[in-house]
Amino acid sequence: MKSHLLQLLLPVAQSIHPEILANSIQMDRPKSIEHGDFSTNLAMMLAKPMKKNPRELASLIIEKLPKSPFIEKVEIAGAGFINFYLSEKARTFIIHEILKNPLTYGQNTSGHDDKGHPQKVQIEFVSANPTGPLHVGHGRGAAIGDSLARILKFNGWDVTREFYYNDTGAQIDNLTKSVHARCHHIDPSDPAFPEDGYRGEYIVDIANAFLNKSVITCEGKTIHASGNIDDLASIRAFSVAYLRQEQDQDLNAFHIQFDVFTLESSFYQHGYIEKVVNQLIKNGFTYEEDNALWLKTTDFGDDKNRVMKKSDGSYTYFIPDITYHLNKWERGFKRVINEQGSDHHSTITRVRAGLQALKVGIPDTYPEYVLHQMITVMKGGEEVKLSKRAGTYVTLRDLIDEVGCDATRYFLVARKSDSQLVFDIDLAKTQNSDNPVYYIQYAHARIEGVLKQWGGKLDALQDIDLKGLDSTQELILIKRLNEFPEMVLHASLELAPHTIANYLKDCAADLHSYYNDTKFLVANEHEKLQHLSLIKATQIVLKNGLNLLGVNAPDKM
RNA sequence: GCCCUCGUAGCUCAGUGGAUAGAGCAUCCCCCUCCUAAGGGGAGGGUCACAGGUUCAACUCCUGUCGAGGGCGCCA
Repeated sequence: MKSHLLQLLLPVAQSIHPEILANSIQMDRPKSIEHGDFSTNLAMMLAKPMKKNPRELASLIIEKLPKSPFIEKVEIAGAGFINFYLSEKARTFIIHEILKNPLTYGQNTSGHDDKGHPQKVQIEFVSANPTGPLHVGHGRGAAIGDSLARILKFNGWDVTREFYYNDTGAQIDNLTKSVHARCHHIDPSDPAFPEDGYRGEYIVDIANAFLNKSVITCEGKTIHASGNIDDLASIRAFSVAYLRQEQDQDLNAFHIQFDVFTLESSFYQHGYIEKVVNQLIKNGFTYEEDNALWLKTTDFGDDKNRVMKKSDGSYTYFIPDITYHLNKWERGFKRVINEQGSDHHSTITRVRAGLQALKVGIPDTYPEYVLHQMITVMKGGEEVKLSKRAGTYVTLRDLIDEVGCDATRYFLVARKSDSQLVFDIDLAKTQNSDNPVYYIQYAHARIEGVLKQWGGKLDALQDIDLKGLDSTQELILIKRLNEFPEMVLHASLELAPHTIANYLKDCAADLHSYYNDTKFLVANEHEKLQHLSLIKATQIVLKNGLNLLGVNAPDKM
C-alpha cells in the first residue's frame, strides 16, 4: 500500500522538481487517525530549494496526483503535510491479504540476495561459560537473540543460531578447583577454599554427582565421572558436562534451540590458533614486551594494545575470540550478529581490530553487535539479588519457575536492549490487563472465543467486502494491521525486537476497544461476516507477532 | 581520568528530524439482562536532566555540563 502511494507520488514530484530521488521521498504513518493513513512531507522538503510556500506546493502536488481506487481523499494539513486517506477498497484489500496468507502475512524478502535466495546470517547469543547456571542476564540475551533470529528469518534471512562456550582457560580451572574443594567438604567459609572459586550451592551438587560416579550425556557425548576424589582431569570434564547439561535444560525450558555449539577448545585441537597467531605476526602487527606477545590493536582504533600470548606461554581469551570469528567468516557467514551483555563492550574494538590485522578481506564492521544492559529483578517492592542455588545471582530458572516461560520471554524482550531493565516479578505474575503478556494473549483467545461461538467455516470470511465497516475503532484497527509488515521490516533493520512487543500491546488494545464497543454476532449475515473477517485478520497478526517473540498465542485462557 | 550506553508523567517505559510528546501502573470517576469485566470509557498528572548550536521544523542530530550504569586485567 505504501509503495503504491510512492509510485503515484514519484512522477508528480519529479515533474515539479526533476532532481528529486525516489528514495528521498518520505511516506510516514501519522500517529493520529485524524491525519489519515499515510502522510508525506514532500511539499515541505521542496519548499526550500524551490523557494515556494509549502502549502502552495502541496496543493500543486495534489492537483497533479493521479486518481487511485485505493485513495479516498488527500488533504493538506499543518505546515504543509499531505495526508492520504485510504478508501474502503484499500481496507478490503488489506484484510483479504491477511486472510489469504495467515502464515506469511508480514513477511518480506529483504534478506534475499540479487538472485532471490536467502542470505546466511549467524546470530551468536547466550554463550555462557559452563561455570554455573544461566542467570537473568543470559535470559535477556536468550530472549533477544532468539527473537532476532525469528525476526530475521521472517525477513527472508537464512539464520543460524549459535552458542559459543569456553571449556578451557582460567575460569574452568576455578570451576575444577571449586568442585574439588567441595569433594573434600571444604566450603567457602574455609580459608582453604579457592580464592576465586565458585561459591554457589550447585557446586556441592556437582561434587556429589562426581563422587557417585554419575554419567552425563550432553551434545551427543557421554561423560563418566571417575569418582576418584583427586582426579582433576575427570572433575574438570565432568563439571563442564554437568553444567552444560543444566544450561541446556534451562534453554529447553525457555523454548530456545541452538543450531550449533562451538567449543573454544576445538580451536586449540586443530592448530587453528597457531595459524591465526602466525598470520598476525607475519602481517607485522605484533611485538614482544615483558615476556608477552602483544597485538597492536591501536592500529585499528583501540585505545591501548592488548596481550595475546601471556608470559606463561598460554593465550588470553581474545586470540580464540579472533580465531572464532575468522572461523565464522570461513564458514561462509558474510553477516554475523553477536548478542552480548554490555559488560563485553570492550571486546568489540579488539575483535574487529584482530580481524583487520589478519588482512583477509573481512569488513571492519564485522561482526555486528547487539548489547543489552543490566537487569534489576524486583519482588514485593524490593530488589532480589540472590538465588538459593547460584548464591550470588538470580537464575533464569528462578524466573521461568516463578512467572512462566511466556511472561519471562516477553518481559525480557519488551525493552530497548541498550536500556537497563527492571523485571517486576509481581507484575509478570499478574493475570489481568496490568500484565501486557496476558493482555495480548487474551486478545487472541477472545477472538477465538467469538469464532467458536459463531461456528462457521473460515472460508466464508475470505471474500467479504468491508463496505460500511468504517467506525473509528474499525478504521484504527485496520490501520494497525496494515502497519504490521512495515513494523516487521523496521524491527529487522534496527535489530530491535522490543518494537514488536510494543506493537502487539497497541494492537491488542485496539482489539479490546473494538470488542467492547461492538456486538460482532449480529443478525445481519453480511455485517456479521464483516466483523468476523476483521477480527480473524487481527488474530492472525497477533499470532504472527507473538511468534516473533517466541510467545504462545493460546486459543483459550 | 578516558571510552560506551542511558536520563521523557509519582513509578515502569514507548517515541523512524515533523502536526496538540504517548502507553501501562498508581490516583479519581464511569460501564456487564449482551460473544471471556483476564475487558472498556473518561479525568488529573510533562521545563522530554541542563545550556548552547544546526534546521523551514529538534525528545530525536552536534558540542558542553550534571546525574546513573557498564567498561578501561597477561579474567571471559
